Amino acid sequence: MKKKSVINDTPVCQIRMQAISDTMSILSGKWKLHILGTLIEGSKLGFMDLQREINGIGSKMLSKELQDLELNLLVSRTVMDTKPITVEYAITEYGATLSPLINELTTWGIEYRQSVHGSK
Amino acid sequence: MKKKSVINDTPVCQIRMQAISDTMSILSGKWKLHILGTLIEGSKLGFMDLQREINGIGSKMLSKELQDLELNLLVSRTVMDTKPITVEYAITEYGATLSPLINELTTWGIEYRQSVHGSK
DNA sequence: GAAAGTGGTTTCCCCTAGGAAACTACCTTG
DNA sequence: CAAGGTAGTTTCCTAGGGGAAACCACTTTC
Repeated sequence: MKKKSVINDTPVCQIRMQAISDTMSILSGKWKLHILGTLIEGSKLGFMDLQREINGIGSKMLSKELQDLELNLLVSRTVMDTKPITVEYAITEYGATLSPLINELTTWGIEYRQSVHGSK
Repeated sequence: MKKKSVINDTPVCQIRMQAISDTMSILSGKWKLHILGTLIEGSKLGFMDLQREINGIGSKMLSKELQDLELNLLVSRTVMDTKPITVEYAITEYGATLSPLINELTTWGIEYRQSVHGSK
């Protein structure tokens, strides 16, 4: 008789696992959280502004990640009717719901640094 | 005159960005959060137990991810002196500090599902 | 002594995430 | 008309993440 899954073999856990995968998939990649974090801090930034704010990102990646985030309604893209045409990227209301998550991520990371540093 | 970073060019933001990178790097990969989540739910599981609980993971990945997590002191590995030698994996006290983060991840993912489903 | 269970390691192979750099296109300023 | 700013796209390349399957070692059970 084969053993089977015990803990995760309940609808509740399946849903929770699914949810984790969903969230991670939406936030996947090296840059999405940095972009979101930056847009949460300083609302309304142009493409070049973002590239300047986020150290190390190339235009290809920035462009691609912004498209992903826009598709998921986390970021809005507005083309402005200015003389040299500019684009305004901003966090959406929905994107802002990620704030608590990003804060958890941040505080845990800071405490991790301290614990590693402190134990040496 | 070149423009420079405005928002992220403060020590506080540098540290926050760093922290996000740290956390994401520790939790990177397809399986780590599933492993941690499973171990938080059902403390003390054997290798095969874990593989049964986590749908789709192969032994290579499970082994590698567990080593990573052990290195970061999030998971403990104890070889038991039983007749067929068994190994007990468990969440450490430190690993348990990830609970709030994992919960945020989960609830956000669940609400995401609902919002996508509800808007159609 | 073959099967099945413990806990993994090793090999092979594929795909994609991501970087560098060049290029497009349009507008303004010197 | 060149330089520099806007906002990207395209191409080329490679390190690595991750899957499938075989393999190892050791023990108990049938």
